[in-house]
Amino acid sequence: MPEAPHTRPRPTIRDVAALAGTSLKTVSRVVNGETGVSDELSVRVRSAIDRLGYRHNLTASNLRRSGGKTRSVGMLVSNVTNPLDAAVHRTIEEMASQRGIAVMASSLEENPERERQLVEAFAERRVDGLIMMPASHDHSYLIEERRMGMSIVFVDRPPAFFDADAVLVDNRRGTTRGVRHLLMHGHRRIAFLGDRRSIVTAGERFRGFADALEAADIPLDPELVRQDLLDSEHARAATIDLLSLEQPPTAIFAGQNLVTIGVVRALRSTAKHHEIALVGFDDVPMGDLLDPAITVLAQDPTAIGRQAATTLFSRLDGDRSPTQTYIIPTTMITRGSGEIRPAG
Amino acid sequence: MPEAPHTRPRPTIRDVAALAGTSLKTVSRVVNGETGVSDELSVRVRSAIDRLGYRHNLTASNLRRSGGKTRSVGMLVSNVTNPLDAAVHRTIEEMASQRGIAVMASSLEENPERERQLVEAFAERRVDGLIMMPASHDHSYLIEERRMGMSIVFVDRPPAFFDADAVLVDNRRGTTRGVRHLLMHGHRRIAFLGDRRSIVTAGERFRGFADALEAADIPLDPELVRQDLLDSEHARAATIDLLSLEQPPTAIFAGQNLVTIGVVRALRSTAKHHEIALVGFDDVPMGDLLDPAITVLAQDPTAIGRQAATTLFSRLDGDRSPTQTYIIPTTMITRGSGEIRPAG
DNA sequence: ATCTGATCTGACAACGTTGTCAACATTCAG
DNA sequence: CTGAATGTTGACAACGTTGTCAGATCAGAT
Repeated sequence: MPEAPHTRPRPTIRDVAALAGTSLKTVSRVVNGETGVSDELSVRVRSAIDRLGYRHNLTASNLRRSGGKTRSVGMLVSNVTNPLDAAVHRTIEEMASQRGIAVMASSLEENPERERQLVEAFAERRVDGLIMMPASHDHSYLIEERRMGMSIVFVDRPPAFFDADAVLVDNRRGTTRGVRHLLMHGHRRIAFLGDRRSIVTAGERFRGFADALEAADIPLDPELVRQDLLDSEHARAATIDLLSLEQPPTAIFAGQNLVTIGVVRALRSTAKHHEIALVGFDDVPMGDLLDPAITVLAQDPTAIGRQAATTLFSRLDGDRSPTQTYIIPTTMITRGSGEIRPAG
Repeated sequence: MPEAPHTRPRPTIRDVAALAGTSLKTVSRVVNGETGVSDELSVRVRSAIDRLGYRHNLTASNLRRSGGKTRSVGMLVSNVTNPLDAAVHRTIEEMASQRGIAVMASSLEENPERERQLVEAFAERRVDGLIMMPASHDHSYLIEERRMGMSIVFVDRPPAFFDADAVLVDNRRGTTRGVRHLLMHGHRRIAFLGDRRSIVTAGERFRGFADALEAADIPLDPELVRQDLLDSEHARAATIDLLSLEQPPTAIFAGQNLVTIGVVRALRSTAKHHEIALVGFDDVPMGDLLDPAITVLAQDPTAIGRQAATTLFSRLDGDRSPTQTYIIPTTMITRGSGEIRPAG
């Protein structure tokens, strides 16, 4: 018999009470581990629970309980195809699970409208808090949500027109550092490949790139800048295009992990991977095993996730102190690709 | 003002009714898009909703609604550190989100006790369904859950002592195929590195390995078999050990992606990566960009996730047909590492 | 025997919503 | 002008649980 033809309804606290020969309230007390129930009765209730296969109904319980806390939080991830997001999600899920809090996750695909829809969906489910990597550029609509008790923490990208805790990464200075690294190895023609400019962090990384060039008195050649790359494939194509320039770059800064992967593919396919230097923002899976291994500015998704979860939970616990912004530092991991010197 | 000091309670349907000068039921009708409310009143209600920032309370709604469906499903993932699991999760989340169903995910870390705890936690939240990559070896405890209306789909590993839909991979024959590939390239000393034997799929893959050797009339040399490798690092160490044998293997079959990564590290560090052949089960991120690129039996996480979600949703929609097991085929991707021939 | 206080127990309303059903208003046929 | 049919509307109970509070029981003190 597969899907049992006769599903019977879940027993309720009332059924348990009837079987144990006591009242609703007493069963409730036992279920919630409250004191003030005699041992004898408590045993009787517990055995009735076992016999019926009763499961406490958290939905109903939350409805009645003061504050209406649901012990669940929502998570909005910017882009599922990015391993970084997945890693942050994992950490948060793990920490939440330790506290008996459920995490519902959804991904935005960089779509601002989806962001609002999903926030609404989570609000309807009455999540206690929200961890979001936003796609939109105006978060004032969250003011209402927060006033009604929802705690909100931003991750990776800052809130706009809205004051909230945020866990961010030092995109601009991190990038500057990476580009300086290339400059120090003798490069003067450095290309920048970046994600959509509509993404705040992508913009910051480009600014960090410009900062580094300016500090080195190198004019920014617009021909060497390719932005709005949506994925690896676009990055690959853009790289191929760069390489066919009359004066191709001798080094490339890739502003995001998926972009880095596209660049690596392009360099490989043109057999230039040992000639052209490459530094990428975000670590790349197996980056240490490639040839050359990839030099990157690595984010620390575990630290990011941990900070986000810690911050959210302390808000849930009633912390009312002013909002804070946490900057999680990036680490430069030099592995080879960034240390290639220009030919000649 | 950060966290607004005065949070006001969420408005209820009752507040909306009062403001619109109508009854609870009418507001409920408008909120649910039911027919039979005059345009004029409907407009009034909607404007009251906007004015108050009212959000429908799905928790309360589900409690009352027949069947008590929560439009949420739980997902138990076997091991968060595995990119395959993450990919399956993504696909499922995406499909669920299209249907307005929330996905709560938790990971088991291969811990059977955790499995039961998490199933209970999900049951208390009254999820409509469960998608699980199980860690335990006895799922009879789920009989009760299903009788009470929870639909359950197994993924990656089959249910035991319990009849349920399952979406699996052809581990045994896939492995046989991979090992035969090595045999065809002239290898006779082939090592097998595998995950914990307590994991069903790991056992099947080993059996597939044995099948291939037997068919080729090659005795299975226990010295060349290393199992119960918990992660990349264990796999790396085991490989180093294998290489130091008097008669080291000329080829390696890695029974899982994390194992494959460990093997690659070991081969690299001993500079044997161009001498010793390698075929891995599961695709490896960037596997095409390594040197040599890695030959693998790739699973299709998107197809797996899609099948699991489709199956679960059709059960949620009332499909009562006998349970089915779906086998998602693996694809062999030959990239180089598996085509290396033995020296001499 | 009565009282006090502590301990245990249960009746009842409430959480925010929706199903049921009856009441009312309007329209149209006869 | 009546009656039936149709379309709107709202009162009320119910979903499964917990907070409140009052009642019952009992040991020990008077």
